[in-house]
Amino acid sequence: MRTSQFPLNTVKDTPSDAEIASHQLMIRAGLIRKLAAGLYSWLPLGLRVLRKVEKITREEMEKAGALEVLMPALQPAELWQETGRWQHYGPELARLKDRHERDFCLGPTHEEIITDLARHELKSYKQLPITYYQIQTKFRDEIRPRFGVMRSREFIMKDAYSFHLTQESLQETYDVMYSAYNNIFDKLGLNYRAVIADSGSIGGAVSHEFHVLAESGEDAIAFSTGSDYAANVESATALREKQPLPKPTETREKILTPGQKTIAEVSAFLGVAPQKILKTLAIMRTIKDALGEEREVFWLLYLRGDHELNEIKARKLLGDFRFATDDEIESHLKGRAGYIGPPLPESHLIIPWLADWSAIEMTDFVCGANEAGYHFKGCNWFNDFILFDLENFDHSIEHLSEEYKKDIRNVVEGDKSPDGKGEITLARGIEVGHIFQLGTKYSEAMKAGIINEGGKYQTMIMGCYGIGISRVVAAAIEQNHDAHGIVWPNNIAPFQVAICPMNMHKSERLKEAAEQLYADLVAAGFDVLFDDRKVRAGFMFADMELIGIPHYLIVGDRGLDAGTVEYKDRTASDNEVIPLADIVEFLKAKLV
RNA sequence: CGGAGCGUAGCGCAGCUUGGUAGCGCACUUGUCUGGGGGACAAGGGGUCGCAGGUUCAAAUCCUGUCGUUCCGACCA
Repeated sequence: MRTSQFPLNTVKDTPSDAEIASHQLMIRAGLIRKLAAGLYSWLPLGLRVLRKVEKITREEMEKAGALEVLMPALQPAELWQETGRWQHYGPELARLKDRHERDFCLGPTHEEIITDLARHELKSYKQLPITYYQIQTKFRDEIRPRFGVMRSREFIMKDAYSFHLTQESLQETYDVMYSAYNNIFDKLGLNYRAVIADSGSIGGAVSHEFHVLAESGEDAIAFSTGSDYAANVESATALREKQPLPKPTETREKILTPGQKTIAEVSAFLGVAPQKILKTLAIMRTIKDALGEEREVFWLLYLRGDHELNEIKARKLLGDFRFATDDEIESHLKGRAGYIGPPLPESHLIIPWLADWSAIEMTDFVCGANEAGYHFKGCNWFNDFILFDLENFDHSIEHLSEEYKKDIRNVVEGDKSPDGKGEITLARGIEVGHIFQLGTKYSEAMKAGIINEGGKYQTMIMGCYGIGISRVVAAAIEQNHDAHGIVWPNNIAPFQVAICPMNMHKSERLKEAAEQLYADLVAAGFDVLFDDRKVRAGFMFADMELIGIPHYLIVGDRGLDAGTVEYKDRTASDNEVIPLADIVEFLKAKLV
């Protein structure tokens, strides 16, 4: 391709609404243009990248035995009503009516559609297992679209769905997909991690996310230094070591802590490490009473001061809850927000509670005194507070019912890996893929079954496997860029090689040499961008670096006298001089 | 949905406080010079100042409404 016929549309100014590097660079390099909030057009240069990501994905899906289909983006409400998601999905489902006032939505995902397809097309166990996939535009009416195509309202996704008779068969396909995903991200040339994930609202048991590692990632992921354990922080756990607890040595003492409300403030004020301060959270938990009526109950959660509550874990144990308001804290605990702690026996307050196990193992700790401006220090659970664990006759923390000590916190750097090998470290990741074992959630609701070997009707078991194609492009940039622009991995660069002739319009023999080089490289099968614009060298280099071409060749009169061209790697600071005759072989070696 | 900004040339912005001829940089067009890291000079084209209403002799500027958009929060494959 020649730049004279392939406008680069690069811009010098950074758009004011682009916060992260990939968004800024995608605009600056002329990959995308914004149409409206969360809606982007792909320019020719950007589309070349997108297509390469699609191509790699498609190749690996085919290798994994998946069959490509294409399902409508516009979907009838009836199918969504069958699974109940028409009601449950919330406002991010883009709903609309047709001219006959019938309800439709723009598909954010295609479980309903594929399940409908499968129940009509699959009749016999002999057709199973089977995996369908598509590369389709999805819609999600995000509350706040941002970061360019990273979180947009319309995006391109590869989604695959598998159908099975048995859990074993699902596991087999899941494993095939797991390795297909590894192959895809390997080929894309990205630094990524497969992590154990929470399966979220889609449902199902086993689930892995694939994250591209990048500082700006929206997700925190935890992985072990000593094993291949990796999990989203939402579901990462730490090893709970059984070790003898230190005996209490202090007695409770009330101390004045005016204006010190947060853990950080109390820690600094008293000169006590956050690990020695109890964090007490007050929530209103929604429960169903004996009559099946829903009501809210005041509840306390205890965490170590340096730990954060993991709401997903807590909700799994407690169901739905919200944080209590200051007024609710005062009325239930007779305490003041910012100074709350476990109630003393003499308060005669019976308040249900749950602690993170690490909080229960604290001794001689600091906590709020349930009185504005005061904390306690030297606290110990059984010495000072009512734990109302009636079965626990010897009143020891070790024998406290497990019901009270659960895992409800986020892991932190330095925690022991749950497999006992190594320690947890944290990194930021961009979720670009997610695979689930769905089970029968959709097939049951939609009566998608087949006749099994025994001649009996059986509901199919499903798996689903997604890759955010357009997000991958942004993630690749987020991970691979420098001060000059994008640094594309070889396999997804819009062009592999750029030819930059110096003052070509002034030298006929240079023009001939550059044209010949271009013809040779194209013939050798490279994606080549020939910069035949009449622009100055600096301008040309700046453009090539901004759009991230990984390899470029500088053709000048100087080198031509010696029969050479200069080669520059996008990431290298110096040029290499290569004999013109060797250049095809040289590049082949670089691009394998 | 709550809070806070911003809408002026294709892009980035100034002008608004204190009402009176529509401005700057980049980009674009033409020419001359220049020619290995976004070059210089000269000339030029391009605007319903988001939209509607109001105040005024006069509104980009003041007032009201409205639409769009961005950021923070809540929410979320």
